[in-house]
Amino acid sequence: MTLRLTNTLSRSKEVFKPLDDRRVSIYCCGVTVYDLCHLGHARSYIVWDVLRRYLCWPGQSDGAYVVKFVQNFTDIDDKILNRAAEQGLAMEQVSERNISAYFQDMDALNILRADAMPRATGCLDGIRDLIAELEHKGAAYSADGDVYFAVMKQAGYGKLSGRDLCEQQEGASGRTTTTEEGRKHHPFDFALWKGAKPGEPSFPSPWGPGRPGWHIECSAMVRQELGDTIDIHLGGADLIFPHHENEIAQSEAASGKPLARYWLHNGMVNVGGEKMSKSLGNFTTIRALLESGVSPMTLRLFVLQAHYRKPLDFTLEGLDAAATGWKGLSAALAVGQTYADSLGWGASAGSALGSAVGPADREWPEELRVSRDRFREAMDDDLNTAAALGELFELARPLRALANRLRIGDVASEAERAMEDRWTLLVELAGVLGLAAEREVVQAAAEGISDESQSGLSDVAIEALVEQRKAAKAARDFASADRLRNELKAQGIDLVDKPGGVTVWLRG
RNA sequence: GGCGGCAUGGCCAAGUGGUAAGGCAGAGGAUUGCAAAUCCUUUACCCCCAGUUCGAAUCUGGGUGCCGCCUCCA
Repeated sequence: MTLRLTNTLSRSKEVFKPLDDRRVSIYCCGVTVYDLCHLGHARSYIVWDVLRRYLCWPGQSDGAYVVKFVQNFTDIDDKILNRAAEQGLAMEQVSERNISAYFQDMDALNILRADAMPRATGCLDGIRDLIAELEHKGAAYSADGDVYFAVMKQAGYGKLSGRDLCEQQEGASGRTTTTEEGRKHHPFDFALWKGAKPGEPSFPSPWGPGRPGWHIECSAMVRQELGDTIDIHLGGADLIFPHHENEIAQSEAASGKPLARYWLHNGMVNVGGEKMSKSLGNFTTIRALLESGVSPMTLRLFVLQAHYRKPLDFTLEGLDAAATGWKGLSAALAVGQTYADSLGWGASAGSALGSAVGPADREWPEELRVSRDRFREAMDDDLNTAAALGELFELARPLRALANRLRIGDVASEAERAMEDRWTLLVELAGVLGLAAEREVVQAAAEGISDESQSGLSDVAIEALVEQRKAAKAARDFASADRLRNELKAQGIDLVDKPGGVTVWLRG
């Protein structure tokens, strides 16, 4: 088997074969940095992060590719200007603030940083050159300081989105009222360069001061970073038209070559059946969600439990379910580090955790080899992360049970000590999905029984209270016993009653 | 109106011709004085109708419902 991806250009799954045998070039449409990112952005970048990790994974069907992943920041835009005006800031200040917030949020979600992250402001020469080239070739025309792309001149316009210029023209005929519309030869013509209005920030150009249109930024940045034809172009499904259609038109008019061989689009995040978006005001920012106590890995799991092309409804119930699911998976992932000593494991303990690329391929026991193959088959089938996660959960089940029993002081059986391979595989495959036990989780579990620096109560004090409760229980004074238990609970100490009257306490 | 997509158990969600992964919730059991936590076990004939087929959730046609794009948008 080999990787197959749904290409929006053909609307079908195609076998993935990069231009170069071992290298893959990817361009992902980034954000316009006028505000914080919300869960729609989180989903998009999580799924593309998984694509990237999978391509780089040595265990993948075609072997590890060398990926160059480019993602832009749109830092010239009307919305940024509006935001700057509202807040009395310069455009750059708004951009910088949101770019640093972007990194903070995406780093938290364990999304690998792109190899290059060009900004529109850093690519103005390339943008102006490209526009001039298009104008020279007759694909664009200038009008009163604006420059427009002439869609009728570009054969194949509409091939990505399935749009027909003639039909659409009729539907749009009532919309030519504004001055901008008046300058266009065709309603679908779009601005490559917008002349500046008085007082607006602007950049010089052969057509007068102004700023670039949104679509041309991406065309120029792709060309600058990756060349005329790239392997994969990524983005949200809402970008298919007009953004990606226009990008294709511009780039292909200039180069005469295909812009991208595979176009992949992720489905939207919905709220109550409607798309989450700034304009509808129904969005939750990544930051707000994480600050509310939701773990980054919970969000990651929530996103990856659905196929990337389908709409995903965001609900608190769904998130809770993912949180509980992650709790179990996380326990299994952490068991190897947390209990390495008592299990006699540890060969690969540190290295595999959180790394993008797992341990090199090797011989696995039959059962694990089957799991690994199933995982790979699922991922090969258009990144079926939901099915891949199913494999992860099955792999994790006995490890989770082991972790939970060790946590309350049980001793591992012979069979359980022999599960190191299973654990190593789980960590490797989870890593392909960018899932890793969080540091806090590992530490909390490791420090659970012996640590005495966190809580206000010392171990000795706690043990004394546990003894008191034991005595109360023996005297059948359950009211006192329960009161002691509640007091400890309030201090963050959980009691676990085990068979034989033994009580274990854990710092929650 | 045009283009595209979706419809699987209480919820989420895999599965594209041979008798339904996984997660959450629920139920039963173990443990417990009770509870919590934990462990084990367990719950579906796949929106409707017609058709193709030995056989369909899975293919075809029709219907119904929902969503996205057609303006900025991941």
